[in-house]
Amino acid sequence: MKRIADSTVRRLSMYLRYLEDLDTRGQQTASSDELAHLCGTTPAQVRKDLSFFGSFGKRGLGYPVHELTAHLREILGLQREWKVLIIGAGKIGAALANYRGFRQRGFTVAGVYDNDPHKVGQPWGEAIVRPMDALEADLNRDDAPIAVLAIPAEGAQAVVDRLVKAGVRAILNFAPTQITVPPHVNLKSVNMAMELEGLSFALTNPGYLDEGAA
Amino acid sequence: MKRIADSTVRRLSMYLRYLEDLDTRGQQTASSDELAHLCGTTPAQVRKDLSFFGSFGKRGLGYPVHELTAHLREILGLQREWKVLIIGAGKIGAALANYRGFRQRGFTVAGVYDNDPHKVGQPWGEAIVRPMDALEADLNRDDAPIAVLAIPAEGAQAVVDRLVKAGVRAILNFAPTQITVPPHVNLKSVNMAMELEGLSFALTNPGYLDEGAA
DNA sequence: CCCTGCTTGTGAACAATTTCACAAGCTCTA
DNA sequence: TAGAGCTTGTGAAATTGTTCACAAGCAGGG
Ligand SMILES: NC(=O)c1ccc[n+]([C@@H]2O[C@H](COP(=O)([O-])OP(=O)(O)OC[C@H]3O[C@@H](n4cnc5c(N)ncnc54)[C@H](O)[C@@H]3O)[C@@H](O)[C@H]2O)c1
Ligand SMILES: NC(=O)c1ccc[n+]([C@@H]2O[C@H](COP(=O)([O-])OP(=O)(O)OC[C@H]3O[C@@H](n4cnc5c(N)ncnc54)[C@H](O)[C@@H]3O)[C@@H](O)[C@H]2O)c1
Repeated sequence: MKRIADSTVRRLSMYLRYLEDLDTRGQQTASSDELAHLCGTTPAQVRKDLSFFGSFGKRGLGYPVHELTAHLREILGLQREWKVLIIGAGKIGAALANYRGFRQRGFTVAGVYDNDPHKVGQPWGEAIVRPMDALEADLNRDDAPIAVLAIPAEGAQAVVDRLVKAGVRAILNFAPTQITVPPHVNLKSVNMAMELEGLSFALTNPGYLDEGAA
Repeated sequence: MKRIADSTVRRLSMYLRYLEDLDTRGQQTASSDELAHLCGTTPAQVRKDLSFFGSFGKRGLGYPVHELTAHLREILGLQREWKVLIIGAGKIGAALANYRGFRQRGFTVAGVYDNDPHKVGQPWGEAIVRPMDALEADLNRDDAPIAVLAIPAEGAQAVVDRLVKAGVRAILNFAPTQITVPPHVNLKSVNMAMELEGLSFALTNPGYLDEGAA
């Protein structure tokens, strides 16, 4: 089984988004060229990405939109519902909990946790903020394999260790700090300050960069 | 002038974060090995990254923490203040506007814009929400070179075109859609649904991936 | 039924990035 | 001043990711 690059998975995700659009508009087929234009990549890249998982297209015609949508959903593991735990009932946590984009893709918020006694027990969107103490018991009862970490950097590693020990195998981290996890746990970090600093670098050193793409 | 990889810039940003920590703790020097461990990379990578910009270390000793911090700040363009415009006074916009991590690095929110008449004029953190109509005039008066886009995907490209026309040369986009800009404009997109889908893929296809790093 | 036009799937070439490996250089000690 | 012990800086090698180019294959028209 070949290793799939992270960049490939991100593109699959993007293909899916645009295929869903085309599908709801009733379009039957889409060529690699059309998909590439929609997603800001190249036709060869689209074909190569898809070819890792099978032959979904018809030569001369393109890819069947509806079928390919289903295939991509399966490849990405989106046929099922994923329960998501949000750790940290702060501003970022609040934005994420209400984010429509997650629910649309089958991610449902199974619980929100915080260690601030003033927040615990408060209603929070459709949920009620739960105490950190409840974490382990809740996980046994109803295991939520994806955790979103939205707490300050200081406590982040300790909470991650606890999540891992409790059986969580995927973590999306928003705290701006380096987190380490054992090899069987999947970790992704989003660091917004880093993105802004990338822009600062590009503006400051125009000579070092070529394109304005992203 | 050599092209600097995006991944290199991201790591520089991380080195800076940890060097600042070491500096406030009074540590004089740091070896590439120490930095690598802190940042989750390799010593060779640290040295190669830094070597693109000069020779900052002393053989046998390591890098002078305080000096290197200053160098990195300069390389990343962080000695100055960057004005940031937030477009979209919604949940994500609110979280970002109050994000301490931005101000710490010299990014200050110069204005928040929205097209919802109910939001325009309302106080919003320390600012007051301004109407989109005011954008062009405000930019002439006090040009803010970085814009953060926190509005729904539908209107995003149109607003970007308007920002570009008004002279904005760097955009951080949170709308989950493909945006195109002319070559002289720097665009970065953060797509959280894509990150979660990456985790879903990793959980679904454990055979395709090796490591749990990020 | 065959020919034309188009588009896929994919090995091979190419490009970018990371890792390796080691000479060069600094500091400290005797 | 010479030698030991570290650690940097950097070409070269290895690895990873992207682009090219074209044979193979399908559809529709004459
Ligand atoms: N606000 C943003 O735009 C933004 C952007 C990028 C990253 N971040 C990062 O996301 C994290 C959260 O940011 P925020 O703005 O939502 O902060 P916040 O202060 O609004 O919320 C943090 C919440 O986490 C809770 N908390 C703290 N320690 C905890 C622990 N050990 N266990 C459980 N809960 C704990 C606090 O009680 C609080 O409710 C921070 O690391 C921040 O750097 C924020
Ligand atoms: N909430 C999240 O966690 C989250 C996460 C990732 C991405 N996003 C994306 O960020 C964007 C904003 O999300 P949100 O949750 O803050 O939504 P929101 O509905 O809370 O806020 C959007 C704001 O943008 C304003 N707006 C809409 N169209 C506009 C236009 N043309 N010009 C100016 N203002 C306009 C609206 O009036 C509203 O105030 C969306 O594209 C969303 O998909 C949100």
